[in-house]
Amino acid sequence: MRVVFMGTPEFAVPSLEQLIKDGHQVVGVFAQPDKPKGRGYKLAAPPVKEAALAHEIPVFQPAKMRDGEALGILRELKPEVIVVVAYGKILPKEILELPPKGCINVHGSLLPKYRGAGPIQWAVLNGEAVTGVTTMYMGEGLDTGDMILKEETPIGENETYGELHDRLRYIGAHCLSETMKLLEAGCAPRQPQDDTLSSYAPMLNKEIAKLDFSRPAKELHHLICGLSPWPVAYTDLDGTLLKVHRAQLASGKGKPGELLDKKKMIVACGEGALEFTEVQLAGSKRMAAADFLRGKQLPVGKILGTETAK
RNA sequence: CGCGGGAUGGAGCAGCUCGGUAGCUCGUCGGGCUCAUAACCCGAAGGUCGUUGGUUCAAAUCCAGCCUCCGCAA
Repeated sequence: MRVVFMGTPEFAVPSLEQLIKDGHQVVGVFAQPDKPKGRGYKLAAPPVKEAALAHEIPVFQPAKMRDGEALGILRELKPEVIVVVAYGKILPKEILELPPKGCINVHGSLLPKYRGAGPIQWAVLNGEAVTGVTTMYMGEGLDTGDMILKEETPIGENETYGELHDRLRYIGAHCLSETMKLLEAGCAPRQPQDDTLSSYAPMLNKEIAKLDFSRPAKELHHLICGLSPWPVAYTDLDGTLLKVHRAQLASGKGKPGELLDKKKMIVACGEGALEFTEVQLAGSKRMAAADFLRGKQLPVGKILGTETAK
């Protein structure tokens, strides 16, 4: 089919490449404008743009979708269908109604749960056992359109957001591939979402990333998994920022934040204890907790998170 | 020129302020001891101290450039 693809981050790349692989005619790709990133504020191109350029597909990066310019471009491209994957912009009604076969979206959750920008993170943060991807026809509301296909996958015990994200983007690509077949054959299902079962997954902010050891270990474990590799749960060690990339549940009792072992980073929580397995001190790189302890001997009984590090 | 920290045997760190013998906690290898352990004891191997140049009798240490890793910020 003749298709225009809209997407920005890494998550969308496999879907774009799947469309190309499946022989669809991708006549244009929309991505968010390049933005200054990283140390030194260098301008960085979004991953989808890189991928599109590698396949010599024209890339468009309008700052606004509502000023008519994007609509003009799309009229010329004449797509039968527009595929949107993590584009990061709201499409106006005129664009949604432009392609004859509609606009479809790949979303990183089992809708109607976790509508919004952070579905994968929130599924992990809430300790869900199962999540997945959903394809849908785009409506005017946020991730409220009629559903086409779903694919489920279990979330591992210690699986991080990053790992789940990497798996889900390929599952998403596969689900999209199947959806496109149905769409092309004209027999794609259309199942409305049950709004009473819906939930909203907003983008993460850093405020939830601070570890509060008075909370149960289980909750903190979900927090650590859900926030890795970004923004990463943190606490402090003698006033220095200490990020916790990975952890697992452990046994032990003590005051919240107290270290319980000399050879492992086992920290007492409000309920149960947590063993940090991969940490990172400000300015240093991330490393296994065992490595960290070789150069930094921490006395048993030391309390973490007492000072306010930022 | 957004702010800042780091690079030292296989790993993680100290030493640099006040230049001159390479240190610590581990790992590895050999030996010993123990019913036993991430146990303990003895011994050994292994480092152009990121790179280039400068200052000096002498640079891991002082100075300048470069490469690279990272925290904040966005």
